[in-house]
Amino acid sequence: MIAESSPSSKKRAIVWFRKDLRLADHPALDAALQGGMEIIPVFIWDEQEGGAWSPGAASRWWLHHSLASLGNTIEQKRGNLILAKGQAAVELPRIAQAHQADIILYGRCYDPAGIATQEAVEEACDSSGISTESFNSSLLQEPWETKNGTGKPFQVFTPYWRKSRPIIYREPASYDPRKLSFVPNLSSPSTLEELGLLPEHPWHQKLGNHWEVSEAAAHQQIERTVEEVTQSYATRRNHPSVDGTSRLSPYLAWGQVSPRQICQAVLQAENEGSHRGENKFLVEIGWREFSYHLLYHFPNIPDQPLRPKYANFPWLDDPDNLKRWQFGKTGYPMVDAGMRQLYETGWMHNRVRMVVASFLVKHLLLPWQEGARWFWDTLVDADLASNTQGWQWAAGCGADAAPYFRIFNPITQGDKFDARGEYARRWIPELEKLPKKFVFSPWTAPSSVLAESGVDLDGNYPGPCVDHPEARARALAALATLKQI
DNA sequence: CTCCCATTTTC
DNA sequence: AAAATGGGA
Repeated sequence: MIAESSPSSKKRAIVWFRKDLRLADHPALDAALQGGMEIIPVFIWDEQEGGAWSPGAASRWWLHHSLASLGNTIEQKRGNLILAKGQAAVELPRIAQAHQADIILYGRCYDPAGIATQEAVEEACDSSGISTESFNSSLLQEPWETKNGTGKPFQVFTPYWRKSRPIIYREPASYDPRKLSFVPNLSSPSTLEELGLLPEHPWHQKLGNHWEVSEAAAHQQIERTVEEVTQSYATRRNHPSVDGTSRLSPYLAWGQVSPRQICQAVLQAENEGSHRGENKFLVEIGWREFSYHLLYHFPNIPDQPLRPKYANFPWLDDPDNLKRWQFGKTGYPMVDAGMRQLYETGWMHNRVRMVVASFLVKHLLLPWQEGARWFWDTLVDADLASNTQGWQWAAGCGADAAPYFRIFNPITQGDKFDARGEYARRWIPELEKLPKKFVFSPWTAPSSVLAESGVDLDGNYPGPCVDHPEARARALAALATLKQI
């Protein structure tokens, strides 16, 4: 017989927080509230969970501050966020028994490791007689919801989006987070510091200069950018010197905000005449959904190319060039500015992400996995689905493959999208005085101009590590070898 | 003959 | 998306 609770005591629900570190539009919290349950909020840190794709340094920094913020907010509501270290399948049943929880409620994850974890949790709870219920708290739709005419997953974005767009938008949960009721006076097995999320290397310390990590900050960011993304996003988003993107990606990564909340804000602000969801920014939310669709159906793509013939691509092994790329010393200012922005702030403008990715893969012929790995460690918005999809797109081995002759020109990309050289000069102060004409190709400047501008090629700023026309020809030749297979 | 811009080709 | 091309200033 199940232990009877006294008639006056409320039912208790563990809400297991995962990639949804927020109190608003959280389906598990909503379910607890609708069921009149008191909430035991739990986060479990399992360093082993992700395997080779365990969260990187920047992502862990963000997680640390997210948990601090969530914990504070819960304390204001007379609750305590329980933090534990270890496997969820071991820790959750233990916590459930210690605090007499009636049910465990949680948001599903869709990456391979997250899926394995929730399967193990379900099994452990099943054998201990603990009931569970899971929800979709991080996507607009389930990754398996959209299928093509033959019942298979899409591998091209445009038809995927054509089919998804009319049905994809979902209303956020409408409960008032102030009404959530938490079990008081809970003690946590671990302190936040004991989770050991902050890397030992002090690199992460400067990230705090650029980001405010909290659910409230996520909503301020929506407020700040909703007009931008509904009005002038289509053109302004391409210019890295302009603050024309939403900068919401890191908040989405750990779920300070849900895509439903973002879409609602954008759709409400859209002009009456515009067609629902044709907005370019919402298309980017669509890409995020598509990335999860791909990762769900092809779970090996974080490491393997979606298009199998790319497994034979003649990548180079060149640690020196990899280092030049990572630390912004390739000699191509558009590339170097982006890589320095990334290392300094944990984020890079999307236009520049495409340029640096193309450069690593095409100009340097280094494997896209090396780029994905570096981004994974340094991006505060690191997301396995989006990062994988983005890198495979850039390498041409993924879904929506770019035509193989599409090799970004790092000089003309600068001329086009950073026409005044502001972005380049902001991140590469060595080039501050160099005339605009030469900013994206300093090696073409006459030596007198270089001297006057204080630029010493291969001194304070490197010369180009590869020659653009040669590198382009080499990439085309390498791509041509794939055709013979 | 050079420079600039719009159009076509690249596989 | 970039490079090559070709017409016009």
